[in-house]
Amino acid sequence: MTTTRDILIDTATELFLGRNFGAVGTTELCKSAGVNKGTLYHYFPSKSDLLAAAIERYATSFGQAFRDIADSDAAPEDKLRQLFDVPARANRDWKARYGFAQGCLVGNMGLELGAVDTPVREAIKHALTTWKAPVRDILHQLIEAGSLARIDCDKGADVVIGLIQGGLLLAKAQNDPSHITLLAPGALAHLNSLKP
Amino acid sequence: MTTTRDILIDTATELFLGRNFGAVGTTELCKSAGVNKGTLYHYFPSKSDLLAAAIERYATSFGQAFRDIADSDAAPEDKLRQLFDVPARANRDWKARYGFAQGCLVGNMGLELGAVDTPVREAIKHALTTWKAPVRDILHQLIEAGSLARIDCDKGADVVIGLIQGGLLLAKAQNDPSHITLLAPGALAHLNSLKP
DNA sequence: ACAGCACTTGACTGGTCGGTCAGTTGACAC
DNA sequence: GTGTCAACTGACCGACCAGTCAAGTGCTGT
Repeated sequence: MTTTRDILIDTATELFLGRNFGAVGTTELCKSAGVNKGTLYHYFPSKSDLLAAAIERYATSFGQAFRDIADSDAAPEDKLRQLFDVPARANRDWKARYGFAQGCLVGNMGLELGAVDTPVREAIKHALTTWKAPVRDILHQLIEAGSLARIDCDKGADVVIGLIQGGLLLAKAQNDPSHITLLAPGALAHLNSLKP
Repeated sequence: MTTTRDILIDTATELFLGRNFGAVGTTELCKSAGVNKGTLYHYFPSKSDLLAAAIERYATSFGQAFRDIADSDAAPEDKLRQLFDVPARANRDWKARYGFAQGCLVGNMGLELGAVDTPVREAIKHALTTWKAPVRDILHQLIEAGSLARIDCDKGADVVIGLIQGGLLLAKAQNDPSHITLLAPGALAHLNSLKP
């Protein structure tokens, strides 16, 4: 069952991804969600609390996709590549529908509000932490399979997320989703060169 | 001689880096620059044209720093690392002064306005192109020195810029400049694994 | 001396912003 | 029937937004 709160979060995610936080007003957001202004402020104390909730849900959704990859029976080397495909697929679909790349809600909001809004920054930190766990597991699997040196997997997970976000940034900045997987082919070699 | 136009561009760069484009009003910007509203609109047709000019200057300044590195007599392997140090130094200084990471004007505005403002997106594309030339030269030097396989240096330059921007994103999103150089140590191995 | 013009002023405008609030609705408890 | 309360409504608020404009100001060439 989709509650009003869910509709607000989903609408916010879509609109903030499509433009940015500052460019989307609460009035437009509510109209788009088919809800009245007061209802928004019944569920969320402020616009940026709605964003924080949207980030949390977005992080959970992508985190689950990463978890599914980690737990699948694919070869570990393939799993690393599949991580990049999750945002790549989302961006290709989005571009086909709306004509431009969306990027990633966490990265986008991180750069727009990271220095401005502390609660949002905390939501972003938490999102990145959520994503690290399945990535870390994949790195451990790579080590066990003998494809990866015994590196610090925690740091390695940061590296992988950095690679994904770097590609996403180039894609959105230039409105070309093909950049998202730019840093995928070199990921394993990159990780392998890290000191243990 | 510093003209009024220069002051406007420098003030815009500083304020947009510190917060973001949407969060800085023209009134505040003008007060901060010691200039009147009308003067801003004497030099620039709109706020986003001022931003485009700021991006252009920012790109030129960082491009020159990259060019200096490429043309120095350091070892090519060191040069690759030094590319990451340019934004890292800028962010450390900024954080010491203001208490938070700034990121990169090109990356920040790319994610905020890449899908919204076409002239700004073009300015960003041009900035990235400007930066590619010195990076490409360094990759050629690495190949000549025998440290790098005969990869496609144009694509390799994209990769290096993606690595730098990925680190910058993590740094600003989490307000921790130490992430900027996260992807530096693995850069050469990453490049070396690219198919020619 | 004076015309011309780039530069600068700051009050002003119409519109939009995030957020408020008094009031309505309808499901459920007793 | 009646009380209660979460959900919801939509008109409304002061603040601020990007951008305008008529009126100077002072340097430059002649």
